[in-house]
Amino acid sequence: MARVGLSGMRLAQAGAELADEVGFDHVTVSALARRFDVQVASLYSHVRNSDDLKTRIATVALTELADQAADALAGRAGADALTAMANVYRTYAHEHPGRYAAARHTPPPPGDQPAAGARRTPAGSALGTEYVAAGRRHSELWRAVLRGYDLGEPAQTDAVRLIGSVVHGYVTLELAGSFGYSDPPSDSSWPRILDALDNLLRSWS
Amino acid sequence: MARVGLSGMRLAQAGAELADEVGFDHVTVSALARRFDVQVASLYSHVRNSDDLKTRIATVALTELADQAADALAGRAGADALTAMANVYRTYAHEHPGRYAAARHTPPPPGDQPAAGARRTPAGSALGTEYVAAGRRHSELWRAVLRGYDLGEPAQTDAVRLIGSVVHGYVTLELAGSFGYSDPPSDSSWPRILDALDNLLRSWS
DNA sequence: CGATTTGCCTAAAGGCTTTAGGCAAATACA
DNA sequence: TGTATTTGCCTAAAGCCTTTAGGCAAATCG
Repeated sequence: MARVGLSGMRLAQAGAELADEVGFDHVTVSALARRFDVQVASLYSHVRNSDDLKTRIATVALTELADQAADALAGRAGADALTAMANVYRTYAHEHPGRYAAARHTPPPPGDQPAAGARRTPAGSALGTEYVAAGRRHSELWRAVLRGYDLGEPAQTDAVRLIGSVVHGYVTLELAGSFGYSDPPSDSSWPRILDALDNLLRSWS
Repeated sequence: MARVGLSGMRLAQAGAELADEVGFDHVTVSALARRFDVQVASLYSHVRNSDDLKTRIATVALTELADQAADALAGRAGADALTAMANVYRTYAHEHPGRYAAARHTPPPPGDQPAAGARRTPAGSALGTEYVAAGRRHSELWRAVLRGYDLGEPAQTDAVRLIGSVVHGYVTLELAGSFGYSDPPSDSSWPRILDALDNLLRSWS
């Protein structure tokens, strides 16, 4: 009975890969166990339950995405920064649809998660925290982009929400195939929309 | 053994209600059978499988939403029409989160659905079609809104995609609680964003 | 009123989740 | 290096969901 070397971290990582292959909502504790060639119950020493696993995968995705965004933003400002950051999201979603879907997975309120009282329960106490922290990083990065547009409050918050909505909405609809029924291809609308968004931000009253 | 009077239509309707109560991805054939106080297997005479049920619910939601949007659009134009239509979406999503989530459920490609060869299989052949038709209605309605802004092609398609992305993205993020971490409340960003969008459309180059 | 349709039922197989309890590999420590 | 503790992975088992097969009786149609 050799040990495979499981851990919360490895499971989240492997779960992210699995998500990209079969789709996020086909990610299951069983499927992941199969992938490690291990009994299902073994995973429950590292992961609290199915939703915990999904939240971990979400955190992995959100963190990766923030890392890439931070890289892309280095040395850029204004429209340049805006399109770079937006493209990071879109490209990531296209290359890792499962992970991107995972990033949208909101963990249930703490009350719904069973308390960590069992014999050997995985850490996870800081899990929701970690997820929230990754989310906060994203909005900080968007705020950094907006620094190039000179907006006060509450305009800046409004703008962050607008850009976030556009990028998230576009990518989601595009991935769902909603843009496939009309011409031109969605590839060509995207840069024009970013351009329009840049104009809008520059003249935000 | 009295008959309850099931049908694909009633199941979709009841499924929509159930979705609003327990969340779309907790909608299950079993839960629906329970609600009708009927054996689970009975539902399979009216619904091909779990995903078929979900697609039917999605179609109900998409159709309701299009109906409401069409009503709201009557007699309105320009910014007035834009905010009215956008508000229909947002209000619907807030009042019927389960249905709204359902509307985002993309049915799998026809090949994945088992063929209708069994003894007594529910109709459903026109199901994906009905879903697509409802989707098309939505984009037609958005195009009607844009008639007030005098855009040519491909600008009009770009604009439809932009507005759709903003509305869908905003509502999704708002419902997921993503806007709950910063001030001001998302209620107050919404009208300002619609206003900005109106400006953008009026000056679309 | 008899024949046909069809709504709902019982039975059964298979998959995913989760808990309980146990053995042995890994690690820590004397 | 030998012993003690931790802990990784296992077997067993219960519960819920999905889906198919086949059957009886209520509804409907001539």
